[in-house]
Amino acid sequence: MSTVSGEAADGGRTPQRGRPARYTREALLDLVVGVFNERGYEGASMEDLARASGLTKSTFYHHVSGKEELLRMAVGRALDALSAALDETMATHARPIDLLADAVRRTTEVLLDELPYVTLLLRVRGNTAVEREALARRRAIDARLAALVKVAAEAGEIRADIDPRLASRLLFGMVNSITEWYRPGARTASRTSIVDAVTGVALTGLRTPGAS
Amino acid sequence: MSTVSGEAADGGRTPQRGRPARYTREALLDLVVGVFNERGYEGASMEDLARASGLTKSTFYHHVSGKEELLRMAVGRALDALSAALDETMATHARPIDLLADAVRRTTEVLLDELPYVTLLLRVRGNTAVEREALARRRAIDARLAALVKVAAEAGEIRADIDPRLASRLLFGMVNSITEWYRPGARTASRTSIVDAVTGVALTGLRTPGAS
DNA sequence: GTCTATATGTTGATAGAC
DNA sequence: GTCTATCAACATATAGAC
Repeated sequence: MSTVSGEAADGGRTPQRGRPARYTREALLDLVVGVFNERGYEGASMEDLARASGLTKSTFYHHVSGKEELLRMAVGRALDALSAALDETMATHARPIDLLADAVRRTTEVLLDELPYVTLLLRVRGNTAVEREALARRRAIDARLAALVKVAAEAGEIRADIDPRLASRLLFGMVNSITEWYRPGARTASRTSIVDAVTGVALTGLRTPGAS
Repeated sequence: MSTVSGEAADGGRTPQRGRPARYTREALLDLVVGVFNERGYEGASMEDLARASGLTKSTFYHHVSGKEELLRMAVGRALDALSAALDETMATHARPIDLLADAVRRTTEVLLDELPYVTLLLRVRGNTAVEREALARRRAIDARLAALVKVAAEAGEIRADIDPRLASRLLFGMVNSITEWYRPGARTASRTSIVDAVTGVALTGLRTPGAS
């Protein structure tokens, strides 16, 4: 169970006119999100999604309720992961600057581990109810992150010459921008080196320490 | 001339069934790009664009050749501005670290001054020929910026523990992320404070200098 | 320059045979 | 579970009257 095409209990007599196409719902969602990210949510048609899964459009509809529901599942997964990461950070009860660094690290890790889902989430515009709901949840997470920056600023642990809200936007804008280029498997930077680089640049900047 | 509805040389006898709608081509493009950014390029229909301009769909088509051509003009404007800013930076012949700081500053300024156009550019996916051409031009600009970072790294002026390509992506990812939230006129950070903050965070980081 | 009307294709979604 | 066939809605784009 939880597979898409069932167990062929009739002993193979079934015509199977298309490709076998036996996906778990998770594998199917992975595939769908891949197409969403390639062509954009609006630019991807149900026909595109069906073809990518090796099914006809009708068969595809037999398994999924519709395009919007697919989006809801996908962005929900991203939001849950980001939310959980932030919960874990808060549970450490560390000093403000360390809380912030931990949030940056964990958010970056979620982004790398759930890359297609977070990528899709970050591109949501707000045309439909599903999208607006996702934006609202995302704003709530951003607000929690901004609060972390604010606390660190009030503790004097980050520079006072930049507004905490602006600092938060730049910081997590940098983190989120990873979705623009990171492709796992490609010969780019490793997960660890990215996490270290983000945290490093965020806290101490690019310039060589001590250089003029 | 260069207006959209002409000079009404008949002395006002024209029926004018819709809204007056007298735009320069630039004002019309501004309006179009606004809708593109609100709904997404794929999500915005010609009907949407026409309605936003106060014209019927047909009248709108009388003035513009089609949706894709509107996109070409819009992203072309963004690409030209970014390219020109980078040319200006190179013409200063400064030290590597100062070249880099200047590129960050000028790129940020273009982003703020041409916000809707650059925002649209940064969201281009690559579904059509126009989009792929824009992506190619954008990649060329990114490569020039990455080269600046590399030179600064080789001169020992930025930290050696981060791969220059990764540093470049994080740095300009942070810069580009401004399009996600900046809204001129809203009571957010001013142009100057944003430019200063970006340059500051990029080079020296968020952490308070000298703090543990 | 603007309109109404329409041509033509594509989209999300369903009906019903096998 | 899979297919072919089809629908209603909406898309881009054009024709032609005023």
